[in-house]
Amino acid sequence: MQKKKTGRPLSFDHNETLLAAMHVFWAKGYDGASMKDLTSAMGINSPSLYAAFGDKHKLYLQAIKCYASGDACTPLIAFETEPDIVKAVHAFLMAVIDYSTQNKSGAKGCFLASCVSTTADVVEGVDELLQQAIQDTDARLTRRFELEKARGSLSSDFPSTQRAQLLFDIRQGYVFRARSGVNPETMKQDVANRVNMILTPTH
Amino acid sequence: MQKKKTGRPLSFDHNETLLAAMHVFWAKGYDGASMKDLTSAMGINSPSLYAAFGDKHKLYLQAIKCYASGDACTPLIAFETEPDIVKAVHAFLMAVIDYSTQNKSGAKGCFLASCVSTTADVVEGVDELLQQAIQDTDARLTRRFELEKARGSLSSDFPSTQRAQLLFDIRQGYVFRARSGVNPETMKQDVANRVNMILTPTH
DNA sequence: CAACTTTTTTATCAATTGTTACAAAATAAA
DNA sequence: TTTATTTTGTAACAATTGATAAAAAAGTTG
Repeated sequence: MQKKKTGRPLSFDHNETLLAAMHVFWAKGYDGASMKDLTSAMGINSPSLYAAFGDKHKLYLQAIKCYASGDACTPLIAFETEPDIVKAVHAFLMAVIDYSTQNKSGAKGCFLASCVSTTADVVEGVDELLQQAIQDTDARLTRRFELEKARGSLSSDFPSTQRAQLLFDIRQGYVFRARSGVNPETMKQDVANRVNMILTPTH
Repeated sequence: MQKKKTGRPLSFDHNETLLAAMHVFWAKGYDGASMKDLTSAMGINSPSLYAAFGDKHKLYLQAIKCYASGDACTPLIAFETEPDIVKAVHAFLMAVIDYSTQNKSGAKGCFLASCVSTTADVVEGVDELLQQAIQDTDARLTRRFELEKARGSLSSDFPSTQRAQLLFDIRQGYVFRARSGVNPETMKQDVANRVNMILTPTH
């Protein structure tokens, strides 16, 4: 543990600037985001950045952790909030499309899929964080399905894990299309079909 | 048209070096790939590169076109080659997994998904090429389904376009997982289930 | 062989990269 | 207010970036 000494307090919020940094990475990629881009978006100077986050690499890893652990990915929350399971899956996919096409930050796609994954082989420590994030998301989706099975709204032989992973993978497809600039309305057309497919028992 | 004058011929193959460049972009990303990385991988010096491809940006666009128009994406070929439609879909997904985890170039994921998509917003002209590639792939998958309908191996009300896009999106999920380092065997476990799901008529 | 054309090599360019000293400024505690 | 402590802003660092100029080398054509 580090001792806290007295002195001048920080003039900026740690999490707030970290999120600002994440959005820059999201939009421009790890290598594409220069320290100048980052500092100006965060509203601080380089020395402050280095004092607070270490260096660019560490800042990046912290941004990933912040995104993965927090509620930065709103579609999951929509999924877990909606009581009806059919509507929940529907809401999840619709939120994914909105989230990856009309994000307020201006960045398209998804931070993990459209930025972090690119650096998995290149930037040290990223692959582990990414795998953890995938595993966590799969688990959150699975948990909800299991809950519905216990509740009786899904048949007892419903393959929760398989369908959770399928749902997640379909998500990646939307995110990929969104990043490339595909119209959101176009993507929303067959959401209902896919919801049906995901929730239908095997035959 | 340009006049061809006599003189010393090129000491390297255009397409070969272009593919080498693509693999570097694939592995390191657009900004992450330095000209040094590129020239050494292509086996030529910078002036030769600039004479043959223009500059880094143009080289990148050419690499994308080369990948999209050519047969660089082997899973699609596996899909179109296999006569039996069930086996074809199966082969496609298996090939995607192998392709994105054990590529001979060493790069994981997929060039379009793990590199190009990241630069869609940033690098001029990429978004159009990417959308075209998606559209083309969707079309190729759809065409095969339509062919099978005409042949009678798929029911006449089979939603070819929807299922083609679904197949493509599932592909993105695998590619994303592959890039993050997920074990290929793990991914192959539920391929059969997904094949079944893709080919099953609506209910 | 000789003349011409193009490619390759070597070396270097200005600009930008990530990063950091240093001093001025600002707050907290005494 | 004074003192201590930390954060700022300015400026600059070495290294690397993408991109060329000019000379040397190599092949084609007559």
